[in-house]
Amino acid sequence: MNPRAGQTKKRTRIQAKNEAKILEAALDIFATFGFRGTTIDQIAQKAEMSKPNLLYYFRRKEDIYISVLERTLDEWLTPLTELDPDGDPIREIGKYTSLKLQMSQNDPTASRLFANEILHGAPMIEHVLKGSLKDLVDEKAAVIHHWVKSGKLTKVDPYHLIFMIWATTQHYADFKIQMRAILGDEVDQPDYFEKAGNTISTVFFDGIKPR
Amino acid sequence: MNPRAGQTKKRTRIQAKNEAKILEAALDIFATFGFRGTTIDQIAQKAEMSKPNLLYYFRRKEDIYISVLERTLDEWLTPLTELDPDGDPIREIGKYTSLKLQMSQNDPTASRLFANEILHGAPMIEHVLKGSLKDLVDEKAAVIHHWVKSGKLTKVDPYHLIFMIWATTQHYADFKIQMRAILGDEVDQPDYFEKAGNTISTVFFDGIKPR
DNA sequence: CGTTAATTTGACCAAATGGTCAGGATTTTA
DNA sequence: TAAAATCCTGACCATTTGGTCAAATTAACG
Repeated sequence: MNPRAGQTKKRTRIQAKNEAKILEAALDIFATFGFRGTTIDQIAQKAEMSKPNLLYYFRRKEDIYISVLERTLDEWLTPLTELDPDGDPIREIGKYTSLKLQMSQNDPTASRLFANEILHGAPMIEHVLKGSLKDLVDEKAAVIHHWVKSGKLTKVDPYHLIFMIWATTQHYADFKIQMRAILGDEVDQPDYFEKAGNTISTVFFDGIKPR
Repeated sequence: MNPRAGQTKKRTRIQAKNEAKILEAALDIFATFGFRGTTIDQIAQKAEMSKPNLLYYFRRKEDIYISVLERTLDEWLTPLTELDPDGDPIREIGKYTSLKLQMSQNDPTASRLFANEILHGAPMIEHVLKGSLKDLVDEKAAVIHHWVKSGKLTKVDPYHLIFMIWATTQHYADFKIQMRAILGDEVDQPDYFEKAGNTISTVFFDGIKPR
């Protein structure tokens, strides 16, 4: 009996170990080369197993890809769920922005994986975007809208504000190569993301117009 | 004699027409599927010619890709060159941001093409990033730095400010599918980008902290 | 220990794809 | 208009790659 998708038997030790190994390897490869740019052989090699053996755990390339995406999605959305309607707006948005930036620093592959998927038309996760993602964003946009209404924030469109936060923070994962080309090794220094965070919060909170 | 790269003979009418047709088709396909995700057949079909005929004009897939990239790069960098050191800082940065956003609206393929290339490690244009792009950015960062020094702008890091502008504006091209999943057809309405522009300039200029 | 189930592998297949080539069709030019 | 150059095509090839399979190996368990 093989352990492939859809079956309910209990998972073996070996199964758990190898599936984890595969998914870890696959995340890295998919994030760098995209779905079509990735070969099963590449993943197999990185996971230190033969291609047929890898295919014993995941019947098709697409299955690996979907698993990796799903696995990463939750983690990716968590910070937004923590935006607290009862907290101080500036503090909450600051926390959220900072958390997202940290994720770009610590786990850029996740960001790149989604960037790839979305750039290519989100063929695999469109339903998630239209489903749980939309729901979550709608909910949090309402929170921000409420903050604006009560005068605790400048009058801005909540959705576009969220998009701006995503854009700026994820840019530090997705476009790091461009940044490195311009700034050199500085981008790999520990204080680089600190400087980025300072600039982002300065601009987001106070704007570039001097008072 | 074939018209392939490296030769200096004058270009035929047919040559000019077909090369243009190929590059136009290729931009679209490459922007959507990336380099490896694109097949020569796809481009040939979109350009309404047979694969061998396409390969008569461009010997290799890579040649088409590089041509498309180079062709788009100049256009892509133009707005930044127009940042005027003698202009009013707020007005200049506003103009630049607005211009970039407009480009995301009118020619999202260009943005997606670069996003893809950079996500995949910029194998073809790393030298451009480290060359003319870096030079241009260094120059304009100095201009912004000067503005900050003279108190015409809030104290921000010029490079990170530029990155923020790129990130926010290009996001509207690269992640439009995600936006559409969340906001629906609204993103295709003519006033959508206007709203985006308003939010961006409000945040960039004045920040979200109410005064 | 021996039987059964799970795991691994080498060999293999079919489809997709980048690219070639000989020759025919068409356009240019002398 | 006829030779020369350019343009175009069908047929073809080699490689890559996703995926299969029968059989061998290893682990689990009564």
